[in-house]
Parts: sequence; structure tokens; C-alpha cells
Amino acid sequence: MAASRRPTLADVAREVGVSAKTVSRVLNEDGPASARTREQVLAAVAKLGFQPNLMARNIRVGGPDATIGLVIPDVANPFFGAVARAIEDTVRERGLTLLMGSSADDPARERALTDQFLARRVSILMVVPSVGADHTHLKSHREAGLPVIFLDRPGVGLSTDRVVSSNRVGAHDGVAHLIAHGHRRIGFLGDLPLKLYTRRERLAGYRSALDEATIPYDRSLVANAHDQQSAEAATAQLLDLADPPTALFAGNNIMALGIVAELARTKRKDVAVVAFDDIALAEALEPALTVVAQNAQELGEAAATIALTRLDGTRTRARTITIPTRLIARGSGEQPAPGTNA
Amino acid sequence: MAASRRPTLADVAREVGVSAKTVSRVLNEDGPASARTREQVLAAVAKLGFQPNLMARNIRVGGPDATIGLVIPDVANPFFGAVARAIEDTVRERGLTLLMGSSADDPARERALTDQFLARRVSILMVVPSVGADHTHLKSHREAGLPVIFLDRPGVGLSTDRVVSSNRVGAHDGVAHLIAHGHRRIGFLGDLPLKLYTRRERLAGYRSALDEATIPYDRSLVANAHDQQSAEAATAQLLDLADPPTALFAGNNIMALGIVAELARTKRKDVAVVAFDDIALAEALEPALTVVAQNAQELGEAAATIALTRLDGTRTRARTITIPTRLIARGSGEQPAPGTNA
DNA sequence: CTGAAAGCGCTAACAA
DNA sequence: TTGTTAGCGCTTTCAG
Repeated sequence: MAASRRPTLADVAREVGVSAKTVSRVLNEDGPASARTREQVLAAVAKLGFQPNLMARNIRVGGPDATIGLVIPDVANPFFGAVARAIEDTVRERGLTLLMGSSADDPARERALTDQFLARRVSILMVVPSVGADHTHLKSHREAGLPVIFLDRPGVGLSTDRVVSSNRVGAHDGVAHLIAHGHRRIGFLGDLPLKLYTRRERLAGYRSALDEATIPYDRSLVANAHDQQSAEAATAQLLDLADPPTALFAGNNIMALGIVAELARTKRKDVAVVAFDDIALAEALEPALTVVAQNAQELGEAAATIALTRLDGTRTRARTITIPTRLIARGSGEQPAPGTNA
Repeated sequence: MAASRRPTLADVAREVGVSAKTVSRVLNEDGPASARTREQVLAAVAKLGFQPNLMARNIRVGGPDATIGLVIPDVANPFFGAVARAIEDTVRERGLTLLMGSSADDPARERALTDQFLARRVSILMVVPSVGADHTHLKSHREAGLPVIFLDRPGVGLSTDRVVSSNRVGAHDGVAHLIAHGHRRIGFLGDLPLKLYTRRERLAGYRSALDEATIPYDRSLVANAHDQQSAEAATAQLLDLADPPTALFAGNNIMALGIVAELARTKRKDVAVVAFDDIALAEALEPALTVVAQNAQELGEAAATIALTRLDGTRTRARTITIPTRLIARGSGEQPAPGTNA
């Protein structure tokens, strides 16, 4: 019944009648050990259910802990979940484990998480920076050799490696696809906050596509939302304008859900849609959803790979890796633009 | 340029001209400290960028680490992502951080992860057990006071708390819904491996619903798949039978994706569908997808809550918490059964 | 091949 | 209010 203490090296040593160091040697395959000793030690380890205390080991060895600290906005978001999985798979063979937290895009929570991870002496720190967060405090750690990687968005106050999607080009291509099918009034439904890097980049891509086609930028066609529900409402508002858009561009996967749900609810199939970021069942919708797909897996992989390179001592200057997006035309972008020239 | 050693308590103490213990006192708000000393210490801490080494602290204090070890099949699966997020949110105010790994339903990987977590002296261990994994080795840890929780499925060789969905009842209700709409040939598309707990439970629910309606069980209507692609193929095969099903029941979210994608690809709207587990955009499909929704959030919350209770010393016997599922009829379950009585 | 002593960074338990 | 000593569980260093 007593919650007995976990066995230690010393306990094992005592059981065998040998010194702690000898047990350590056997377990770490350090130095030599007679076959007999080895067997006895292993037996005692099994008998006592001994598991070395990794924290104690790390303390003594002095090196960083074999963990990678990862801060993302939300594990429940399939995009970031996929990124996390790719990172995990890439670092696993190096023996690194994931220490993870959701910031909910709150700079305070992000900071609490990074501080926590630093205090745990992670080997690598990867962050999807929140709007309003400052990363100057990470500078000294980076200089001391800690690989710090910004994911999906650039950080503030620290020049370090970052891996982002080709947001601007991707958005441009998606909007250009709509324009190519005759649309001139194209709504943009973006993320919040307005200062969010990805939102700004994608809006910039949207604008550049309009510019190319000499379509004037109309602020009333730009709406914002922060979750699926508000995206649905924003969609309804856009379509209620006196001179409504004939096509919509979704700034991310959540916005896409909102647009699609709202159009389905009101049974409107006449609105063309292109979404940034692929979503499940896009091909089963009617019409099937055309998207500018991000490559979550490659994004995670690239981040993990460059982090491992840094861990191995590469000291070249900060790199920015851009993961290409891909336009997948499935139909929704080709809804005819009514009255284009009627 | 030199990767200078991270500052330690002693460094701070030296800087101020005070003992290490005093610095420790100030930082942990342990014992008293003069205002002047406190200020100096805080200043030095800021100046040196000192961050206490949590591992060293934990070693000395002897308690478990403020982390919760979580093993799930795949972070990229939205269902498990949502569960993870709920756990995280529930334990955050207690200061616990997530140490997470994807097992890919591989018992060896699951074991490697749990061992890793145990070596890190996590405060709580939560596992979604893989088929083929044995958990006898966790017994001693549980007896020593470590809260161990099985999530989504029961574990083998260890009686401990577990939190599962009402798989059997949920599946029964979903299939009964199809039967109520006149269907008698209902296909079941389940997960792999066949021994998977959730699959077996849901199949049992399927069978019980058939029994109730005195519909004979037809093995040829039961198919299996392990990802969306194979689910699509299995769907095609089921519908190619000489006496094909008029309705399909999806055993989980991935199977649902496969069924819906395949029906969309072949433009078949005459097949009724009910899926276990809700998926994004279910309401935007045509017909909208009827589902037996699991409550991922409540599942995670319940698991975290009971774990915290254990952490606080509750020693009552192992509990099984069943999170109810909910039938959400959206239309796809009500496709008419052709020739029911023609 | 094995052990004893020292010490990683921190805090508990006593002093002063 | 502060410092000293010891020790957490492990490994390094140096002797046997």
C-alpha cells in the first residue's frame, strides 16, 4: 500500500553487491564489465523495475535535454497537428521527444510556454509566433547554441531560421484562378488579428492578383473572422452587400469551413470559391472545393531538418525556407461569373 | 562567439555577493528576504538571463516532473488532436505541460514512448493503447502512485482508470437510424486491425441493432480499411456486391472520409450513410452527413480531471468513464431504401 | 575489470 | 534575514 520510492542506481547496486558506477557502466555500455556482473545487474534491474532517472542523468552530463519544445496555436487544428506529426517523425530517429503546448495565439501563453521549455533545457525550440509576441529574449539562447526555429510566421526581435508557406504567391494564384474565370468582384475572408503575418501576406497576394488584372481594390469586399461561426456570418454579410462579390477567397482552412458551410446552408452554388489550405472532403463537396494547398508535412519536415543541422553545429546565417503551395482546381473556382459582360 | 555556459544559481549569487540559497529563496518566494537583497537578485537574474534548471530542481525536490505524458496514435488525426487540446487546457492551470508522442498504433513505439516518459518521471501517464501492447509493466508505477489513464480504449494487463466513448450504444443508435428508414442491407466499414477495441465495440453495436430488427448478420457486408484510400476501395467493393447494401455505416472518421469521397466520386446519392465520429463540413455535404458524434473535448477533459484527482491522492478503485455519443441526423441516414417492399 | 570520491544545479534542514 | 552543509540520482575522474 505504501507508495514506495522508485528504485535508484544505488538500490540496484546494493541488490547485486556492487558499486553504483558499475551498474551505470552496464546500463550505458560504458567501460568494460564482466559477463557475470552484467548478468547480475540486468537481473536486478528487471527485478526491481529500475528505470534510470533521465533528469538526474541530464544534470550530471550537462548537455541539453533530448526534447524539442514546440509551441503552436492549437493542436486541435488539423494543419498544425499535421505539422507537429511531421516534426515528430523527423526527429524521432535522433531520439528527440516532443514537448508541446498550444498558445491559442496569446503572446502571454506563448511566452509562458517558451520559458517553461527553456527551463527544461530543450535541445530545440520551435515556435509559431503569436501576434504581439516579442522574441528578443531568445537571442541569447540562440547565440549560446540553441536552435530556434520560427514556423509558419516570422518572429519579432530575433533573426533566426524560419519556414513558411508561399503565402503571397499562393494567394495570388488562387485569386488569379478566379479572375481567369471571369470574376471581378472577389471577396477576401481573412483571419484575425489583422496583423497576422499569414493574413497580411495572403491579402497582399490577393491585391497583387487584382492589380495584375487592373481590378480596383474594394475594401468593402474584405472581411474578417476568427472562427468558423464568425466566418459564416461574415460570408453572409459579404453576400448581402448591394454589389456583392461573385467569388470568395478564403484566407485559411477555418475561413474555408465557414464559407462552405454558409453557402451550403443557403443553398448557393453560384458563388465561386477558392480556399487557402486544403481541407478534408474538399473533393466531395458540390462543387468540389478548389484550394491553394499548403504542405504541412513538408513544412514540419523542413523545420525539423534545419533544426537538426543546427544542433549538429552548423553556424551559417539564418535561413528562410519557403514551402511552395499548390493550386488544386476542383471546380468551385470555375463557377461562372454572372453578368460579367451581360 | 563561444557558446557560453548557461548561468546557474551560483553565478547569480556571485554576481550579487550573496549565497546561492538566498537567490533560491527569492526566486521561489520561499523564506524571507530583505527588499534590498530581493531587488539585487532580481536585477542580476535579469542581467544574466538566468533561468533556473527545472531538471535540477526536480531532482532535489524528489517529486515527479510537472509534465503529463501522452501517447496517442496520431497527432495529425483531428479527433486525437482535439483530445490532446482538451487535456492540455484542463491541466494547464495546475502547471502541467504536455510531453507527447504518436504511436502510429505500433506497440513497440508505444512502449518506447511510455518508457521514455517514465524515465522523465512524468506526473501523469495517459495512453491510447495500441493493439498488441501489454501494460503489465505499468502496474508497479501505478501502485507507486503514478496516475495511469487509458484513453479511448482499455489497456491490457493493468486495471486502471479509463475513459471511452459509448461505442456500442452509439453504433447501435446509428445503425438503428438506418433501419428506421427502411434499410435492411447495411454495410459496415471498420477500422483495422480487427481486434481494435473501438472497432469491435462498434461492430457489436451494429450487430445488436440488426438483431433487434431481426435482420440476419451477413459477413459479406462487413469490410475493413486502414486509411482513406483503402476505405474508398472497400466502399466500391461493397457496392459492387451482387446484392449490395443500400446503406453504409462508417466505423470511424477516416472510414467516413473514404465512404463519402467514393460516393461523391461515383456520384451516388442513393446510398444512405451514417458515420461514427463527426467530421468537418459534414453539414455541407449533399446529402448532409448523419453522424454519431464523439465528444473529443469531454473525453480529454474527463481523463485529465480524473488524473488530477488521482494526483491529489484519491485511491479509490479504477473507474471507467463512458462519454456519451450523440446521433446528429443531418439527412444522409434518411436516403430512401430502394425496393424495401417493392 | 571495479570502486571511491567529487560534483552537476538545485533545495531541505539546520544553524547563526 | 542570511549562510552552511548535505544530498537528490546520476556520471566523471581518477585510483585501484
